[in-house]
Amino acid sequence: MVRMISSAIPDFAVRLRAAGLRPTRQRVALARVLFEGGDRHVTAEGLHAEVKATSHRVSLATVYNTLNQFRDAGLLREVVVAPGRSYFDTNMSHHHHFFIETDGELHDFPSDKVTVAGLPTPPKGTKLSRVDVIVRVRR
Amino acid sequence: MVRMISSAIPDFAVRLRAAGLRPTRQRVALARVLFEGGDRHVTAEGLHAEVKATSHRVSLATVYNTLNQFRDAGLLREVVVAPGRSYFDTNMSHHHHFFIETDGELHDFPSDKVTVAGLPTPPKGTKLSRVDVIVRVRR
DNA sequence: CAAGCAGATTAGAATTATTCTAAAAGGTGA
DNA sequence: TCACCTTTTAGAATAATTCTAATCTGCTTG
Repeated sequence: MVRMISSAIPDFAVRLRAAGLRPTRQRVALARVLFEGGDRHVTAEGLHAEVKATSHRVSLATVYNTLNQFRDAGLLREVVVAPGRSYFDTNMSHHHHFFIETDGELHDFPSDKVTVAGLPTPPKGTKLSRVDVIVRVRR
Repeated sequence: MVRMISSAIPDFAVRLRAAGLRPTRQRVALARVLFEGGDRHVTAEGLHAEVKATSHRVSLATVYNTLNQFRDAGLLREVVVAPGRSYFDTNMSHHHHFFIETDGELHDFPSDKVTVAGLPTPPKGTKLSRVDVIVRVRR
């Protein structure tokens, strides 16, 4: 019998290897939580709690290591909007953020319609890395 | 003899009282470092080192307390651009930031010329707090 | 498909930034 | 000056993150 390979089921091992990362059990478990389903924002603690709920044992240190590796590999983007904690965003397309200061929630919004005009030129000897627009709101 | 009161010498005690803060020795010493001279960006540790260099003894805890109080009183603005540490900006006019990621330096740029158009409306039940534009560059 | 090795994981200690605590000191109105 | 309430302080505590050193595991090779 021929086995059906559904392209609808994302193969995280392949995806990790493509990013130059060995597909270990914990990295695959974390990738599953992060990348199946839509775009998300996680903190290290939050992701750790979530992966534990899937009955995979992953240490908090590994969650931190993995988040940093995923970010370095271009699978995640780190977002710093509040003192003390980092958020990691699975949406790698060009976009900006709403930050609800009163409850620490972060939401994407597409940059399609957003225009930032009149920015000064970067200081000499520097090259542009990216432009972040953070819309801070309160409840 | 009539004493001359020069308006060119900023009276930090008065300024603090106007902001609802008692002008204690350490608050005045910190205000002097922060507000005499042009706009600046400081971290708690950096400010602590600077004030010690003026031969005033101010504990690190007081530096933290004071930065938070000054921020709450509208004398400073907190800027969060990098994980782990907060910057405090003495420039309270409307402006944005360059952040030189490679060496952690922060620079203002005026928002006169900058236009941010096409922002989506804030989520229901929230009101706009402010819009930050951070231009990240690397050496 | 066993062996070996480089890379990954882990628990717990360490580090860093910041806040808290409780006691001592200081600013201020009467 | 006194009394009172606020501030300051040293050091302990907390929170987020990184480090360490030992153990484990993918993966390549024979």
